[in-house]
Amino acid sequence: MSKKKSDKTTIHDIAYELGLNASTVSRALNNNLAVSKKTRELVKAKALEMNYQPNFIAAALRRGRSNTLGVIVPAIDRAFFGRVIRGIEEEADEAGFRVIVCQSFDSSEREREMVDTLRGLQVDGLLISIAKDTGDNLKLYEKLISSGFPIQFFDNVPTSLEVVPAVIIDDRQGGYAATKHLIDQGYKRIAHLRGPQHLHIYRNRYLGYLDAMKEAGLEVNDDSVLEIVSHFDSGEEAFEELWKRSPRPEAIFSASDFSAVSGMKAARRRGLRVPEDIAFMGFSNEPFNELVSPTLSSVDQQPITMGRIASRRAIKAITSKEDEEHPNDQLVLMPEIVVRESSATK
Amino acid sequence: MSKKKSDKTTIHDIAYELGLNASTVSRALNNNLAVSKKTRELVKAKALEMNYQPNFIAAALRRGRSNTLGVIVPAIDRAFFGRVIRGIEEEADEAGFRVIVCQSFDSSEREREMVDTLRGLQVDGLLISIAKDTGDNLKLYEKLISSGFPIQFFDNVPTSLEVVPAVIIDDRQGGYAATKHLIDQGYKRIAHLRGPQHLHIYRNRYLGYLDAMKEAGLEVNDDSVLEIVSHFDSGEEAFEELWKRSPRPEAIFSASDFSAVSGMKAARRRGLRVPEDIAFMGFSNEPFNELVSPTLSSVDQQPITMGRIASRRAIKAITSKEDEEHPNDQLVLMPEIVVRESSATK
DNA sequence: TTGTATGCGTTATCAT
DNA sequence: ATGATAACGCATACAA
Repeated sequence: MSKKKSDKTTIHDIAYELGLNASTVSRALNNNLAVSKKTRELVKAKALEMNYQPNFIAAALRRGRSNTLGVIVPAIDRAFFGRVIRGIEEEADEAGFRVIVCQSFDSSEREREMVDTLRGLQVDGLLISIAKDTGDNLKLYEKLISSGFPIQFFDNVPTSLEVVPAVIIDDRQGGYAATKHLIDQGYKRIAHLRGPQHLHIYRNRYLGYLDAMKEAGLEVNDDSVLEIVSHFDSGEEAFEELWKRSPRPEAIFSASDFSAVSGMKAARRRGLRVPEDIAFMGFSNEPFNELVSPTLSSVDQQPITMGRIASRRAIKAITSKEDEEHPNDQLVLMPEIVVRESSATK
Repeated sequence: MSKKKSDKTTIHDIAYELGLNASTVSRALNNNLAVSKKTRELVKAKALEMNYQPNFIAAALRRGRSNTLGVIVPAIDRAFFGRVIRGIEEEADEAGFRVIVCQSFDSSEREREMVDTLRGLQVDGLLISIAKDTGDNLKLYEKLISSGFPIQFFDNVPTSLEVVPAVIIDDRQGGYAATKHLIDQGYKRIAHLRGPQHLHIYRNRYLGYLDAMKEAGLEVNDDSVLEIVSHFDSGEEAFEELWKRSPRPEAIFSASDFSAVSGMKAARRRGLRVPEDIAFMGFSNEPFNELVSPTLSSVDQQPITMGRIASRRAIKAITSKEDEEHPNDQLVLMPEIVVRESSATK
């Protein structure tokens, strides 16, 4: 009663059961117009009955196309990337593409490996937010791009050379808008906790800060700016350091929500009221911003939109004719500030 | 100067360049002992020079084995799952396996689709934390298991029928330990914010709470327990509701960190001191627990360990001889409580 | 409308 | 130690 052999049903098994040829079955399953409605239904019923499971990799090998997108991000447990991936998947789903996600853990070496792995898996396109230390490791990507392989960068993108196809947000505008908001709330001595300046995202947030301060005619000196390194702990120390300086800041714009939250913690430990005594503004709009008290104002980076657009652009590059020119430009999204308790003077 | 044709180098191209046969190249690349050291090095050098990229799916098709694990989780942006995945990947890496991660978004329908997709991708094994609404949708998994397909469940696992191969934590013990900790700190009127009781993880946390209360001879009545539904907002309402009751609780053990944090927020808004006036204990040890103030005590679920073990067990089932019996038992991990400011009376 | 033949890139089983 | 050949499961050009 039981077929001893390997469980897996193939189109040949279906064809045999139905007295048909495998190619007819293949066509029927793919809704090929050539096959008669009758046999198509017959085949599909049989396939269901036999619990047929199409072998995608065999099809991909034959077709030379896997209908799969590869995604590489530094870490999937960062809320921002989680949302970007969601956007990518939504768009891919609609276009009949699958998505494979890998993590580089912010290591350019592992990033390289992941690229190889995904290419070995025959993904049709690549979506990448590069690792922090992927600085000049870019020959690989240059090669890929110039070979015409569909690739889209997003968020953290290579900047060293020419323009690469990418979807990014305008960090400078984000930094500007955040600072401008604080200014509009009446704060004048606004400090900035900036991230590592060799990363252009942090550099741009800093430049945006400067733009807004200059525009308002507010002073920025060495005491106004402090550079932070790791996310978690340094916010408290950073706050203490800033607080020691004179004049003391009235508001702090941090390039990271993590530092902003721990900065707020340090401020409150000193008995300061937020935002009455000191206001805070973060960047990234992490979900925990709603959870902390006071809730933290921040800059939203439109992650879902970013994912959807990057996905769409990659799919377009894949499905468009080879000879068509792919628009290898950078698409720049505008961030949006989200005002919460930490900066709302009402 | 440029080869017009498709960029992709195959073992045939390498063989041609070297005046060898493709099978020799294949053997050399796979470090087959049969091939001479000299040719092996020759082949590898040429492969590098020609920028050869092995086609994994072709190899998988031929071998009948992809060396790939499929993972399905409700959502990758939940810190717990992010860490589990990290554990899975660490272990997989060491064993030369790749990992493909999919999200079910807590929809059993999508979960089904993901299973099909991954099987179509010819993954050698499946690791699944089932969606919240995957209740009796289990015929699929029954079939898979009884067909001998390597599958490991983790965290949220099907409970309806027989025992399935799984790695879980002892939620009841976690609930017990959390409550016991509060008791040891001197609290007597301890309330519990419990999750939906049709999910066994929440049911067990609740039972653990009862165990500890009973053991200490403390009263539990209808007023001691409140059921919460969604994560984010309900913590504040839940706290207000509990606070209305009499006698008022001295401590709250919440089955979720989210509700605990928002509960704390509500408590502090009322001017209460935590933990002096009211203590809080959460569950899951979310990273933001360190960020909020006061920092939130919680129960750690050992996600990395869970991932590593599930991964190891799946790989073992894959690589062991077919006839060997796979240990299809449940492995139970012990949770660990993490004491922070919200419950530390010193 | 359906069948036949071939190949995608690799590995395994034969030979040699 | 290496070569020739077949096969994995599928899709397609071509024939019927």
